[in-house]
Amino acid sequence: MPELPEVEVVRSGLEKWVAGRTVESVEVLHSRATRRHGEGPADFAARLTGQRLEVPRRRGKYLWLPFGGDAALLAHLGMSGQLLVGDAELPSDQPVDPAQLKHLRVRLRFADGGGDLRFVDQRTFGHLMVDDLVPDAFAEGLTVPEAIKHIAPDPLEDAFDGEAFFRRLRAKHTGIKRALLDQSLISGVGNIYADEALWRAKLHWARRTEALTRAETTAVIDAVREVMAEALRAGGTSFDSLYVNVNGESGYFDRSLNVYGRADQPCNRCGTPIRRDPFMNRSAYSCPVCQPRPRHGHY
DNA sequence: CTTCGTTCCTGTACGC
DNA sequence: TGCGTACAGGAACGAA
Repeated sequence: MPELPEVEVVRSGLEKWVAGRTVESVEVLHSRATRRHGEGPADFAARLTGQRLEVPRRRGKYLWLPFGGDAALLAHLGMSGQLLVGDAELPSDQPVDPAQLKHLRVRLRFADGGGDLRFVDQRTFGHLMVDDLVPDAFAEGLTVPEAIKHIAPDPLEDAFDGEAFFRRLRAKHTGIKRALLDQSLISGVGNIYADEALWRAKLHWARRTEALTRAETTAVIDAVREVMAEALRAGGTSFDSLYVNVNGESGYFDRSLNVYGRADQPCNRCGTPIRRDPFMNRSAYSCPVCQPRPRHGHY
């Protein structure tokens, strides 16, 4: 599941293999992949064809390749999306690997005849769209695709404002994990990094946002940055010229996770079995001792 | 207005 | 063996 570090690995791969190249043709093989492009797959293809893609940018889990001065190809990988670059030695007119073919959703070919760009997505939660760039409400001088203007800066951006985050957090009436997953408050954090960061900061996922102290908030943000930086280092090493990213499950998931997916296994700090709670139709993992559950009426 | 539950989708893992 | 069900999960959407 791509969260910020995985998306950044993809972004840097696109910078290396796709930036500066001109789109010759676009095939949309599954219309759901462009469902967020309001004018339909044909318009998506038409707007992209002939355009020279520029250096890709990223905010949170979104990435986009600007073109033509005021537009961009915007991508979200969802749960299972991959952007893969074909082998330059394999002509683009050859069929792709049959194992990929099943979930190939969109294919871009380039005027230089080199490796094509494939959007492969098993569970189809990801999407591509062409969108106009608008001034960023969070940082002067930046532009962002219109469709994601509500997405807050991620904690690795200069534009991330810790003081504003604290103010907005305190104004909310919800649990800290819900807030971390709210991309309009802080972006790039998904279920895995939320649990990992809360474990590092020794905070329970249900702690009320309106009662968090400045120190606790700082600790969470620092923890998010740490765990993301570590993941980025791990993800950055497993890179292959055939692919923009290697398959999302290798490398990254072997990384040391302290709580995520470790139900009933000993906490790496205190040895207490990690607990799994149902949370928003999925799971929240925590250490019952390091992250004491807030008592009703308190915190 | 804010908050929260539901929904989209497919493949894997498991219990009976 | 085979069937049914739970689970994985980002974020748009609608209900309360």
